[in-house]
Amino acid sequence: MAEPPRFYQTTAIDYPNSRPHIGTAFEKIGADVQARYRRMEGYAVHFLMGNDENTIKVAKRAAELGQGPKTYCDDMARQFKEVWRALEISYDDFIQTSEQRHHVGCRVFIQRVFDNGHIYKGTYEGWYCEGCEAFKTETEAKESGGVCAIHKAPLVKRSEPCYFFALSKFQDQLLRFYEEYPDFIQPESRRNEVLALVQSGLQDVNITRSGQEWGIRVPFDEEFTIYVWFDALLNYITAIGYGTNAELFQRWWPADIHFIGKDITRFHCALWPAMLFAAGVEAPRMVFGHGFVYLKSAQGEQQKISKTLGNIVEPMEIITKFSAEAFRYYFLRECPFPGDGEFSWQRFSDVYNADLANNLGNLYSRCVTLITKNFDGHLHETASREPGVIYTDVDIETTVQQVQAHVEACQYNFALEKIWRQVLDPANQYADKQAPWTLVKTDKEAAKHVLYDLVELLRAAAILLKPFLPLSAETIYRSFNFPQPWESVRHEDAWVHPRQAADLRVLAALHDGKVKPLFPRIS
RNA sequence: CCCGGGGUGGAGCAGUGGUAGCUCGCCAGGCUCAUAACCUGGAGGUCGCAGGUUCAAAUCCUGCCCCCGGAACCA
Repeated sequence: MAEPPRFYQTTAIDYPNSRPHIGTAFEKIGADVQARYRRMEGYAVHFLMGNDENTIKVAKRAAELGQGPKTYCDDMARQFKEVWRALEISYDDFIQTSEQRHHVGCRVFIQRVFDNGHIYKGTYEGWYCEGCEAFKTETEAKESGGVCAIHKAPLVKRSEPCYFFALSKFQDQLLRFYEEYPDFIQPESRRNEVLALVQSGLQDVNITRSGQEWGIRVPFDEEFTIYVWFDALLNYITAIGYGTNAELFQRWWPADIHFIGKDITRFHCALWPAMLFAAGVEAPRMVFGHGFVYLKSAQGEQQKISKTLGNIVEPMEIITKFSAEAFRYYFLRECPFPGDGEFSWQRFSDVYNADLANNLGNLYSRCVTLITKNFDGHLHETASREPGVIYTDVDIETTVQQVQAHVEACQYNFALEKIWRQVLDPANQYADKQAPWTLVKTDKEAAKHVLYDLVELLRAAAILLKPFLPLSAETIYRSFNFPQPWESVRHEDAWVHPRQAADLRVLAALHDGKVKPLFPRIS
């Protein structure tokens, strides 16, 4: 057997100074679908997530709570992972940038860049707040009118020694790189943005801070710590052993996709490849900048998710009221991954009831019940039977190919739309047209075949939905005695019908002759 | 001022030259297996505005109006 193709994907690491909200969850869900899809299709997948911990804000927040920064970070990481697990995010590794492996790798990396002559000592000048003990960005200073927004104290111009990364030297190399790998920046619309930025000229960036306890020390000048952006991006390679485990690093790098929010595209598309060039490491294959989730108020106003507005919707709130599967479905179906989307509780219940409860869930219920009531859950003499409907009314093969193409392009909303319009709707229509509940009284044999075909469509739907709704898809699939094990189904299996050795049977657990609704309606 | 995205029936969206489509909602009918779910039909749009190109434009060109983002450390 040939070695399976490998697939290394990452998401942006999050600041642990507040709990994850639906926006951060959106990114993880989108990435998770890709990971699950690739695993299904036979790739050896490595899916990395993590938290970005080496910031002053984190150290300050910890101090406020009277905790050590490491204790604080570990506890936040635990909370993040709890949410991700609840959302069925199938990450393989979770890195905290306060970990040893990251510190060691970072120091190796920055030393290499320094040795290669791309780091030099200079002076950083900026607006400084004594209270925060931190520099403010130019924009922050301007917005607050030269006064610290937190301390209301005037900002002072302050300069301090620091090290710069010679980003400007890489302008031409970056432009050549974009030309050689036109797919590097996804979606396409972000490409011009980055091109324009790089073409307009890049400034060298300050990559160190001084006078801080918390953070990673610069190996060639231990007074300094590595500034957060230079350190954060490196998580993608330190997690897979850069500087600590050459063999592991060899196995996974370069990354196939970095999933990130559209706001940090520039760091990933310009700074990051330049850093790698400087260290003599290969650049990643693709950066995917997904859109944002906005909140829609009851008055119909669109709002940015923000702590200060106090409008954060916690993922757990939705999971508790509905389910993790419903959460996943809503964002994957309603918010185009490459573009922006909106969340409102009203919209959420509408979509939930229409697509999950009334359509998918109800189809499942009626099929199972019909077979149970009329055939005792056993369709005799259906072993090795070719289904009829999938070759006539519904072209599953085309649908599967379209769905796959959409998933690979991270167009999850289109993929789901195809499944609903081309598999589930036709199934409900077929049921209505054939009316097996009536047919069973006059021609039991014919009714049996109709049900057999309906189940065949449910089987196809379950396979197609596996990356999106892992638990519900499994429940549907395991409600029948399909020959292929659920663990190893591929998309191709959805249209290449396996000859059943045994008659089709219902295996779902029943209570008073009924199945438990997959998605109970919410009124 | 600049850059990007967008303005399509009540709401949310698809649609880059050839009879304007989908989901939700609404109205009427059917069915009754199913989670009062399902199916069929209907009403409802001068596709932001004004010009232009073309046999033909939501779709291409020009100008204008409006909305939403962005401009370096914020997913």
